Amino acid sequence: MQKNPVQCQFVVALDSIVGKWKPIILYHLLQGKTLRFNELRRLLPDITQRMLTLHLRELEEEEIIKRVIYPQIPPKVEYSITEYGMSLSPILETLHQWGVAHVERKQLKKANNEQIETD
Amino acid sequence: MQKNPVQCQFVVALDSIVGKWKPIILYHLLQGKTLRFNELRRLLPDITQRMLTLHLRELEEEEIIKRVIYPQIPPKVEYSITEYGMSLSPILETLHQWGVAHVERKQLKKANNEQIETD
DNA sequence: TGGTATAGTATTAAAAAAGGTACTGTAAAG
DNA sequence: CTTTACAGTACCTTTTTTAATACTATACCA
Repeated sequence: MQKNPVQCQFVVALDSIVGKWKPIILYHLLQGKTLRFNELRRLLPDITQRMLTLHLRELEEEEIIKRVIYPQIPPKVEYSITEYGMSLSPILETLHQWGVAHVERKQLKKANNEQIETD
Repeated sequence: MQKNPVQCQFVVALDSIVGKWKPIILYHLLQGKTLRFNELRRLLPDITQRMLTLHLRELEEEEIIKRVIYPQIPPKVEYSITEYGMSLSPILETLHQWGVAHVERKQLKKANNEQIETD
C-alpha cells in the first residue's frame, strides 16, 4: 500500500483506510462484531493469510482495531473495532453509498450504449 | 494505482478517488476553478508530468473531471470538475476532516509519550 | 537566431504492494 | 496414529505504481 509523506490531510486519512482489503475488513468490523482471524478469512475468501495479517497489523497500529490474544492452544485471537475506529463509520458509509451510485451510473451508461448500437 | 475487480462498493468508490495525487487534484478542482495543465503542476510541485497526466486521464475517464482542448499553439488544455464530480465533495470533505483530527490525535499522543519519557 | 512556454509521450528504472507456497506448534477429534 | 483447526511467519516471485529522463512541435519574444 502506498505510504506518503504527510503532505495533505486527505492522504493521511486515506492511508488509514486504503489498501486492497482494508475497506472490506472495516466494513465487517464496523458491524460491531468481534471476529477471529479465521472468521475474517472466511468472510474475505480471496485474501491470503499474509495479506490479512499485514492489513490487520496496520489497522491495529493506528488503533482503528483492537487485537486480543487468548493464550491457549489452538490459538485464539479476536479482532474488533475500537471506539476511535468507529469514527471512520461516516466516511465508509458515504463512500459505500457513492460506490453504489457509481456502479449504477456505469451500468445505466452501458445499457444506453448497447441500446444505441443495436438500434 | 490498484484496480480491483468489482467485489465491493468501497473498492469501486476508492478506485475513483485514490491514487497518490487524486485527492489533491480533486481538492483544487472542487474549489470550482478551471485550471490548465501547468497551473495544476505548479499547485502540486512534487508531481511529475507523467503522473499528473495519468491521474487526470483516469479522472476524465470516470467523468469526474472535464478536459477541454483548445486547438492552438502553444497548446492549451483546461481541466474542471464536472457536475458528477461534485458529488464527491461530501466524501472528500469528511475525509479531510477525519485526516485533520487523525493528525491532531497522533501529535497529542506523541507529546504525551515524550512527557512520560522525560519525567 | 536562440530561448521559452505549452501539453504532453516514450522509455527505462526503481520502489511498493500484493500474491504464492511452505512451514511452525499443539490440542482435540476421529 | 493421522488429521484438522488455529494464527500466524518466512521466503520468494509477480504485478502494479511511481519516478526520472529525454524528447516532440510550434508560436511568440527578444
